[in-house]
Amino acid sequence: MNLSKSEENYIKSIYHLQVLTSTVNTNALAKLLNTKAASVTDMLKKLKLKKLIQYERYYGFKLNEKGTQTALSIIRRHRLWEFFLVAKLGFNWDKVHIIAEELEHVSSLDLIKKLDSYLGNPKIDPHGDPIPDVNGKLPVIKQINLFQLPLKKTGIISSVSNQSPQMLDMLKHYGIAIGSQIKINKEFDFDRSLEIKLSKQPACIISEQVAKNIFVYYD
Amino acid sequence: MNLSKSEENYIKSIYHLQVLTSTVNTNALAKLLNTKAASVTDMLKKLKLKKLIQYERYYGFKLNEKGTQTALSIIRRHRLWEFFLVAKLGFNWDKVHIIAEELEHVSSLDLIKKLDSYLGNPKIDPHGDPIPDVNGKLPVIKQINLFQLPLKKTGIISSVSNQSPQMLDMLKHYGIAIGSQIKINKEFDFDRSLEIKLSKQPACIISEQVAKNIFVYYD
DNA sequence: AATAATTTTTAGATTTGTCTAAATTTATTT
DNA sequence: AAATAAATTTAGACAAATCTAAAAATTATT
Repeated sequence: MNLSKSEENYIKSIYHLQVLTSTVNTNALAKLLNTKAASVTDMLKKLKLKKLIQYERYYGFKLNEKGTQTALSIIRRHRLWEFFLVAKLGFNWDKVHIIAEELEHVSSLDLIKKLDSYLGNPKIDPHGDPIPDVNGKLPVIKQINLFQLPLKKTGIISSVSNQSPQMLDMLKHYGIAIGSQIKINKEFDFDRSLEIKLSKQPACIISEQVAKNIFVYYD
Repeated sequence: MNLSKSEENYIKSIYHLQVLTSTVNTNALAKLLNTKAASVTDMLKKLKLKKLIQYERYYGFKLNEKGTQTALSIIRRHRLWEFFLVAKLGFNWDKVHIIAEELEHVSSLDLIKKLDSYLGNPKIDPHGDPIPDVNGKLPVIKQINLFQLPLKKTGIISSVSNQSPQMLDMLKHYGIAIGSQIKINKEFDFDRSLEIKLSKQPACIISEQVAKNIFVYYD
């Protein structure tokens, strides 16, 4: 199926809303897409005609199987490009979204297949979000506490449970960010502090209080 | 200046025609863009309004300075992406054009800057065409016939003048591709055949007929 | 130089995606 | 349950990019 950039953006946005609310409403989608409710209604008719959504007027709407697979393939492209921009071109993870919004609409299957293997079939994008595979399956990724990460094994920081300004300040100081690769060099039994190593940074030591709030992906 | 994909394609195509004919005519552009003459006229009015072309109706048209710089920046993006697709993703050079046609319209300056340095600031794309620099300057690259390449000196294959299937088949067999490094080990006076050496391949001998169609960059 | 052929442009439609303003349906209050 | 509010849809318009068919300008030919 050949979709326009606009159709792809609608599909993708419906998907993101659907994760939260199961059935989506017009105003929410309009707000997310920065457009007007009337425009949304117009597009919904078209997407229904293309059999990508379930839609009964005034009753809300949701992606059907075909629509969901379409959304996942767009999200796959988006997240692979984000990974590329950070891992290969050296962008900061907070700058890549806008560019990936454009790149995601280049729809060559061969391109994405080759990009994926060039990047080493990554499972997680720089924001810590999972990358759907070729078949539109979201990888199930174990999320564990930093203390559960085996010594010398690489994990990817997925989330931080304490988001206080003090904590964020400290994380920034250490260079700890979502998506960063992290390894534990040593655990000190005395106070349970950890010597950690982040890529492109010297090893450093963090306290138990900090470490227990950090979660990582590890398989 | 913010240009649509369509406007960019027109600018780029005018540039390519202009190299050959200096002043461009409507039908030629329509043919190249796979569209109708009437559509071209419509767009010409718009491009004139945006001060990208010189255009007097019925009298032909050409890019002005601003238009030329715009064209060169689009071509720069196109050729950098082609280089990326071949050098990093492992595409064959004859498959990358269509994909680069899409990627070239992603216009982030920062993206292209970083892509360029990631690729090592290449001067020549996989088809042997020069890549304009950040300032829209085309690098001057000497292109010589394989016979003019001094013995034991490395050249980079820039183009092949005979593109017949038979020739392409033979080139493929020898592993001769645009962008490959090539050295001449010996020229046999008897039939002017050449023993050549390509990187990652054993030396082999090619006939005069093949050699005279091969051009290389050498400085 | 008149006519024919070609090229280019205009006029008017069409498609896609958007909008405003008004109408309709559904949800919430009193 | 009537009135009010909110959400959604329709109707009609608009801009961008295209098209067909016809008109206008230029070029080539006899």
